[in-house]
Amino acid sequence: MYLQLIEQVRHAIELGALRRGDQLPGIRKMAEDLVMNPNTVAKAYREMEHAGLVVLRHGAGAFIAGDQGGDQRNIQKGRAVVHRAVDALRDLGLDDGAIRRLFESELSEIHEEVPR
Amino acid sequence: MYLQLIEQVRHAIELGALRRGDQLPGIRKMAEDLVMNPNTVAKAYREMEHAGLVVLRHGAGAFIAGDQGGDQRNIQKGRAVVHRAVDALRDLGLDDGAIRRLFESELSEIHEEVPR
Amino acid sequence: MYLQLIEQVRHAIELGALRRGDQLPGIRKMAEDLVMNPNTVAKAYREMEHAGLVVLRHGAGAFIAGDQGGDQRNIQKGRAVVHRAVDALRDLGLDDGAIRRLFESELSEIHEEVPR
Amino acid sequence: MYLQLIEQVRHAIELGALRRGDQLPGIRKMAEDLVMNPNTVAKAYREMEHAGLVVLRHGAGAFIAGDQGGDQRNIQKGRAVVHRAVDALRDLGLDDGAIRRLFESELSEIHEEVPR
DNA sequence: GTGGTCTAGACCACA
DNA sequence: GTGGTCTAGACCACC
Repeated sequence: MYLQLIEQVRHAIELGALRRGDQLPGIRKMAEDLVMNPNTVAKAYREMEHAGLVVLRHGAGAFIAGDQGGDQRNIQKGRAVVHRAVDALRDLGLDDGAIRRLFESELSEIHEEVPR
Repeated sequence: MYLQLIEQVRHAIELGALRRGDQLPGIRKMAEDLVMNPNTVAKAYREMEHAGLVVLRHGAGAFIAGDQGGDQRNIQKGRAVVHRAVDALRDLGLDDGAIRRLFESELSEIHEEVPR
Repeated sequence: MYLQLIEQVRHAIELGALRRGDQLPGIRKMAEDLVMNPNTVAKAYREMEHAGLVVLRHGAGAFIAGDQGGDQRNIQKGRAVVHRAVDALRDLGLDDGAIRRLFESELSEIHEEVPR
Repeated sequence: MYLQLIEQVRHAIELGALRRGDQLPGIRKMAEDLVMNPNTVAKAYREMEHAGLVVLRHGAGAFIAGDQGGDQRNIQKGRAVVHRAVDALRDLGLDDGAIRRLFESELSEIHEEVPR
């Protein structure tokens, strides 16, 4: 669960929805919103700080630290690509489980360029 | 990890790589091939039997039970769609983490058809 | 408390009492020995892994990973220096609190070379 | 942090830098000087009064109460001992962390005189 | 109010 | 039996 939270924040940063300096909701509020235990959120925050995604200021709150959101344009383009692909897959009658399996299998493939 | 194994088998069935009646490798062999603990494989087999994917015949082995792989043609089409999409995403410079995040975010979206 | 535990392990590695590959007591055993909560020990172990001091192998245990114990001879010499200094301080009638204060004050001093 | 402040005052008294009757800076000024929150300073003052180090006179300020700084000569000698020891340790290439660990380990040792 | 640590005890994945 | 995660609730330091 704490990994999911981290991924969501990372995603939001990539999309530009969260920017450097933005304040995250406090641990307790976040925990309440996501219906999880504050300690779990705290662990996610700690790991995000460790990863340099976020800065935790004692008594003040949690703030986005990231500079790395440089490819936002490509991310937006990627979003469109993904949207079209998923639409097409759903039109083929595939459910979310099948779609996920197709993607995971594609991503875990060893993709070697065919030498000529 | 046992969940990943289940997903792989489910995927292989969808692709037609595994068909009704095919025999799965024994627990020990599978465990050795995938470098995991036999207990973990055993748990996956148990869950797959519970899900009706597989029939465990005591002393004989594990056999594919499924009939549900009906959309194999569409699955194959989907595979091509996914392959093209992932290629495009990698060309945009996105790493696997970012691609996964885009897909998960797309799949978990509430997709409402705009009524007209 | 988890910081103290980390310092102790670090110290033991420096002294050569713990070497690369040595297995640490399990989380629960350590917690029992030190009369603390297993979660606290777990946090210390996690941080030590993060710091590269230790490798945690799921289901197997915690193992010393460090290569950095190169200055062991100097550490041993330092141990002697410290021992003599503390002896002298105690002979002066100073208690542990006063000794600690003297050291902390010395360590936190800005030590600039006097330019000539 | 408030504990550190207390230790510093105690140390200053031992060194003779602060004597009976001397007035401490006000809470706000102290807080500003040390870049900490006034509440934290206030707590330190309260604890110091509780420990008999200081007398808080309402509306007038905080004054050193202590008589206990009797061993000032020995403290000064100890200061020299510590200075030489730390110099030697730094020459051995040990960083502050390692030095601290050596001292703490020495101080927490059970020091039994060998009876003859 | 914020983050940070500690306790207590549960369940899971893995060997 | 190991480490890993989650829950629940306490107290502290700091703003």
